[in-house]
Amino acid sequence: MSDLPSGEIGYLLARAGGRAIRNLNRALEPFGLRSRHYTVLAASAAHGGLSQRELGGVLGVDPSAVVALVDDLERAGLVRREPHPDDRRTRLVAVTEQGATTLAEARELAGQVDTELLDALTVAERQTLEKLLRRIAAS
Amino acid sequence: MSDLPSGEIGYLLARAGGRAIRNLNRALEPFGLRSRHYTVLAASAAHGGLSQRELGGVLGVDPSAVVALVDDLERAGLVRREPHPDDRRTRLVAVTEQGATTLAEARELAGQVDTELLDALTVAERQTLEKLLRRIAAS
DNA sequence: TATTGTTATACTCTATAACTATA
DNA sequence: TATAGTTATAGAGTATAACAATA
Repeated sequence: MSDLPSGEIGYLLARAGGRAIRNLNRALEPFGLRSRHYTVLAASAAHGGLSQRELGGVLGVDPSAVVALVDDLERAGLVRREPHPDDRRTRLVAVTEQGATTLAEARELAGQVDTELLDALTVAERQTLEKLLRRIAAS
Repeated sequence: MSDLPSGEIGYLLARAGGRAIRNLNRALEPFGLRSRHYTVLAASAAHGGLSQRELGGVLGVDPSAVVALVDDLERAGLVRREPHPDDRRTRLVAVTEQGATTLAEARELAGQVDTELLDALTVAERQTLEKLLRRIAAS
């Protein structure tokens, strides 16, 4: 039926996912950011003051990688590292005003990139896809 | 509703795809192969004698990477590089008997890995997912 | 001139181990 | 003892440019 190997869905997921992040990376180039910066920025804004460890957990990114990503974002003035009130080891990542502005613009682009990627699907199908992917992610 | 950034479907695709290939890599470890070797082997078997350039095209892998993957597979005795009858530049990748045997075993594992990954979905939902992913891939 | 395979190279991503300061 | 952040490092994946042989 197909010329793809067994384990086909995994293969299709990997290819589509790869395309998605490449497209997003290209779209974010004007900001000097890559897709992982965007996810860190977005998660920080959504949760409001996560520790770096928590960020890594939420995003599935290794803590050592989070350090570098937050370094970049902080250097760009998009986030600040703030002390944790009770634990002097942990540092909370807070989005700056500039970070919020940039995030809004980047979010717009990310939405467009997704729309392009899913061009072949109807809106209902995109919702179905998202629902199925969330179920996989949760398992 | 969710704490994931816009561009969410792309993000979900990338995460699920990453999990899929990591799982497959782990499953293929006993063979000394990684997921990309598996896809090259499977595509070579399915099409029967593709050139390396064609393999790269079908799989979305850079030609220079195909060289290294075929090197590995050839060293392991799973494929042979054969001359193209009409064009002395191109080399056709043929699966050996041992390669076919290994492929069958690996395909079994790949199927199991997919099944595990999609554990949370019904069979009908998996088919829906596959159909949607193929539509994306084709676009 | 263009194309196939190849080599070299560089950059990103991922993962691990080890260190520090705190808990 | 254990945990958060950090640094260093190594391996895999991805991408580009350049070259030789051939078309």
